[in-house]
Amino acid sequence: MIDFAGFVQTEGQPIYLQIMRYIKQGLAAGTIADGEELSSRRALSAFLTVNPNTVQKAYRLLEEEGLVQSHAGAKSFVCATREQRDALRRELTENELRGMVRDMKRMGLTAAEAMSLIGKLYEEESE
Amino acid sequence: MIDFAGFVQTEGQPIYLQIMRYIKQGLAAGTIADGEELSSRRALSAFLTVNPNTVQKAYRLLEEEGLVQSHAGAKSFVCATREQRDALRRELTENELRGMVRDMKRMGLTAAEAMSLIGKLYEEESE
DNA sequence: ACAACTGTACTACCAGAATAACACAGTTCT
DNA sequence: AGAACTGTGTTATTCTGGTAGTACAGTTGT
Repeated sequence: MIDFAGFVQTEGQPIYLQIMRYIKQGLAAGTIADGEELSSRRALSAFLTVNPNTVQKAYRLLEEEGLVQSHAGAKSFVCATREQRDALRRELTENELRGMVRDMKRMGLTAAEAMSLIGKLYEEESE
Repeated sequence: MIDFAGFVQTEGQPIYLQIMRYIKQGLAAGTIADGEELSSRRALSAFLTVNPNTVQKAYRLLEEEGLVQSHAGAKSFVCATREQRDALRRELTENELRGMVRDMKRMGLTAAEAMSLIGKLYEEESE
């Protein structure tokens, strides 16, 4: 069963996209195994205190991308080939880091300064 | 006059927030000088192909934060003390990097791997 | 068979983001 | 004074995200 304990809801981005990203990150990192069970729409929505429709939207879009399998009445499961995982990992890291680097450069931070800060934050948040 | 040539409109976040962030980043980096002139609402909205009301919202909120001065009929200017700039720089870098580090850790990237990628992207986007 | 789950679908409603089209008043420059 | 800008305010409309509630059909376990 996929664990959503580490899920942090942030502002400025739709919740259904955050749920999708959380699952994709787990797949890319390998913390979510192929064929692992997904919480039901109702259970996850209650845990995250969001509307069932919001979770349903995330699951439906993931299914359209071929990362989730659902059958009416039965539980839902993730499914991802090795190739899909690798593609996700590349895509997610690249996208996020590229945007971040653009912002850091605009803020006048050098690569060295950025790396130093990141190193500190890596240690800081290791609790 | 503040240059918006480097402005990149992305999805998932309101445009007025992106405009605000762009100006804040410039202030934090020092690429925007104190007292520098802002493009008029109409001119900037035309350049970004968005609605004048969207730009107005960004400018109005920035004025409420004390970073912009506007007088009816006259041009608008940015204003920021040394303290405000420093606070912005800390706030913007911290916030962005903290979220990024959380995601990278969740993706299973070590600090070293993240730094290596960032170094590469820094070189890559230096055109 | 029955109860308790599951996914799926639908309608209605509300808030915010963004667009569109104005109107009005103050400033600046010639 | 007049033209051309400027900021400001208003109203209406559209779209999306999210909530709320309900209904129905398939699956599972007892």
